[in-house]
Amino acid sequence: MALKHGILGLLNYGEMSGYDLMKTFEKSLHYFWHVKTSQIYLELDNMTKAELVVFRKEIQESRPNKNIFMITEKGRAELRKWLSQYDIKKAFNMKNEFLMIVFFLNELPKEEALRILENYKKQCAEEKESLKAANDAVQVFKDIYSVNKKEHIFWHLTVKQGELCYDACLEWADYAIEVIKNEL
Amino acid sequence: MALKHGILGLLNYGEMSGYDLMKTFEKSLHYFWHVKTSQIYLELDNMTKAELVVFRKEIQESRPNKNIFMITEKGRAELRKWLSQYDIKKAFNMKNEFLMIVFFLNELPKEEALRILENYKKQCAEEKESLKAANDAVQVFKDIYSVNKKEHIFWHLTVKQGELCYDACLEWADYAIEVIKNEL
DNA sequence: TGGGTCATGTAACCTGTTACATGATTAG
DNA sequence: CTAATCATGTAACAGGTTACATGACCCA
Repeated sequence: MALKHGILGLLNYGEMSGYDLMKTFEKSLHYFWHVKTSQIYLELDNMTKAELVVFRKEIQESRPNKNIFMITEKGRAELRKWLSQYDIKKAFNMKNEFLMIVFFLNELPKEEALRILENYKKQCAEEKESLKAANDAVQVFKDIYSVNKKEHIFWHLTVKQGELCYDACLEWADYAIEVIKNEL
Repeated sequence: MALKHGILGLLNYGEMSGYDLMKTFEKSLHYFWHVKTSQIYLELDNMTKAELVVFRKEIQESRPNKNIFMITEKGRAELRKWLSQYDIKKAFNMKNEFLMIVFFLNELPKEEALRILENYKKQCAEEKESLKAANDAVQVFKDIYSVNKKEHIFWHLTVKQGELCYDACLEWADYAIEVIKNEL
């Protein structure tokens, strides 16, 4: 249900169209939550029916018309409930397909295994690099939405988490490559 | 499709019943892939239809009968294909609900935010602790399945990855708690 | 004139979760 | 005697992906 709550969280900053939500997701939450466009529109539908959001039509001339969504009091209550009553154990309910690959990697020849890990390492470095863009985006959003408030503190924290995790992954990849080279 | 490939990987070590698979999942792959019992039986059904596995019935006297599953050549080919042709970018297609909570945490009072992070930290420490059991399990499986082979190298690497990641998460949690205390 | 952006959606499908259902044996 | 283990499944639902579908404007 996190998509629902992500939408509520964003609409809590201000009204937006489905398209705006999609863009904002891509710019700010993208690194820890990937969404497909079509899913946002479906979810907005469900949320409208559940009265968590309401919308009004905005007629535009040289652009397609928009549906502008706003969070309701019920939606705000749902958001707060999710934030404060989230069961932290769910956070450790992982599905990590890459680790499953590693687990069974003895089935491939040594060089193949090394290639896969080098590839992983490269991708980790790229993802870490792309977090800089996320950090910049946080800065931009801070100036737009959050001049007097302190949301940006938390936005930066999420990016920081990514950085530390990618560092750990890179360290692990180096270690793994060494182990395979020496022990296999 | 990782459940399918996880099953193929385990059956590649030797024939097993659905129940055995479930147990093995819990003991060895559990920390990076949680499965529900019912899903395994459904998946074994699909895989049988797809001829990736075959099974025979084993009549038992003082126990319910078992279906013992074996990987086929087609299944083995599918396993290798998955291992070697996996697109590493998928590994970074994350869904991290906890980070989404953090992102919107300004909506809660400071003390609530701190409570949530302390809770997260505690849980990280517990999960890290439970990796020791995973490491022990690897040792046991090594002795049973892998006396002359080197699968255990990769099994240990997956656990190592978990340890390094949890360390990073703990470090981040400490940092986050400090930031919130000082800046909020 | 062609690619990117703005803007919204539908339909089919796959994956995974939850709850339900059964029933015997064995260890403490 | 009671809880855990062995052993297998079904049905309904929720969540998410993929592919399809449309169409106008703007900039280079």
